[in-house]
Amino acid sequence: MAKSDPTTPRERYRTQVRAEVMERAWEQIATAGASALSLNAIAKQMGMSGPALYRYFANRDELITELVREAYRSLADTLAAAAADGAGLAALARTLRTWALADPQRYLLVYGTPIPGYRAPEDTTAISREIAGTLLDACAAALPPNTPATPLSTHLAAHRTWAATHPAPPEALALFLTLWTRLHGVLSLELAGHFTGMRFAPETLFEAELTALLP
Amino acid sequence: MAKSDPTTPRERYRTQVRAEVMERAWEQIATAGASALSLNAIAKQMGMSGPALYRYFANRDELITELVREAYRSLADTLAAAAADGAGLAALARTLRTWALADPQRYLLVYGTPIPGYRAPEDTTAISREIAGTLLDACAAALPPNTPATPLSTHLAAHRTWAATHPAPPEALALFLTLWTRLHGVLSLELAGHFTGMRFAPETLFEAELTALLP
DNA sequence: TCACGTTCGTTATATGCTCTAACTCCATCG
DNA sequence: CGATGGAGTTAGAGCATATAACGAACGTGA
Repeated sequence: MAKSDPTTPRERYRTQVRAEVMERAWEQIATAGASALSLNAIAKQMGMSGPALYRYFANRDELITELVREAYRSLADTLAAAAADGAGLAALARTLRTWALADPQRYLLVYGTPIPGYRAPEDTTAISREIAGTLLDACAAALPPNTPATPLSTHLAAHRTWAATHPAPPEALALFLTLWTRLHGVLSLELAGHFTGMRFAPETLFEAELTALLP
Repeated sequence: MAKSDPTTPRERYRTQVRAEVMERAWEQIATAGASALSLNAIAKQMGMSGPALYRYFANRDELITELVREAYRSLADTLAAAAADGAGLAALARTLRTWALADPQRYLLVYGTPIPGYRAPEDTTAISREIAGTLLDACAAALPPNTPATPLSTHLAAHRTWAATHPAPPEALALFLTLWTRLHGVLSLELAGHFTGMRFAPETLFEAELTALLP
């Protein structure tokens, strides 16, 4: 894309190596999960010796943080692109599902079981808010007029610091939270393999949740 | 409870050591997550040297499997006890939430991100079906008469091998799946800390999901 | 053109983990 | 009472993260 940055050759080499490391890391994560990610194995795959990678990532956690950041960024961009294409709330939801199924471990890296004690850096929460913003816009647009207040929406009207800057009404916040948690419920159980024993199509359940929420 | 089994003293000692190992394992998991569980650290805590524990567990995976089994067993018993006390579907759902909040890592060990390649042993899936059975009973009982068929319920009518032995109608199966995924959606995001930034009460969302599903 | 300093990659090392092997010791059982 | 088998030990292989110290390559500036 940007072919001539004012960067030195060394910097460009550096970012390229970092990119290759992350690429291999994604492969490892896709096949063995995030907990099995090994800097050493990546280095050997790249023909380098183990400690060399510590020039590029301070430690294993920083690499994982970078992967989380990339995953968040990818999801935020995917949803934003769909929204820019005029996708409504249902289309955004299906975009989310497609994104999750394309790389289950990437979804689980972001929304799965966290490592206790791991503190997400500030900018990833910013991207998370960006994702929520895109969905919130669609929720506000999809909200039928004269939607009645519910206990949840009145509670959120009093606790909306997380959406303080967003002009959506409390009922849209309630719709967003409900949609988010329901989609995540289906997706996470599906990706975790908890449906594999029972031979039904998770997509049917996903669509049922959509039509239940967006009549 | 059963104070005089026809077991040898050696066997009783063995089961007692196993129990203590698992107790320490739960402590470790609660504070550092399942991926940080260390047989070595447990052995040192118990005043033994590392390899001693391999007399009691073939390997780390077997210990984790045993923990998963115990967690499943605990949940199944808790729900069964509540159901035996006459708890309806809403009460069972709240029982599930209480159980999950009592030990978040225990819930996530069972329903969180799985380790790719890990194959759950047969009897844990049996307990899982037992849990589903308890909830299915309550779903069948809570189902309003003349509940209309939906695309989901008709799909499940044709794909109900997982509930082949259960007499619940397809609409009850649909209710079960919907309830399960919605509750899991709220619980898993709450336990994973994805709500901590936004200062609202997850319980309100949980209750909203309950009233939306059980009018 | 050439010397200098930054950066990169190496090996060596400390530490911790899982897990196997070989050995000792003691309780239990016939 | 003695043989057996289970329990615990240390030693060690193999792999991981991570640091330290060293050598080589590279780009820059005189």
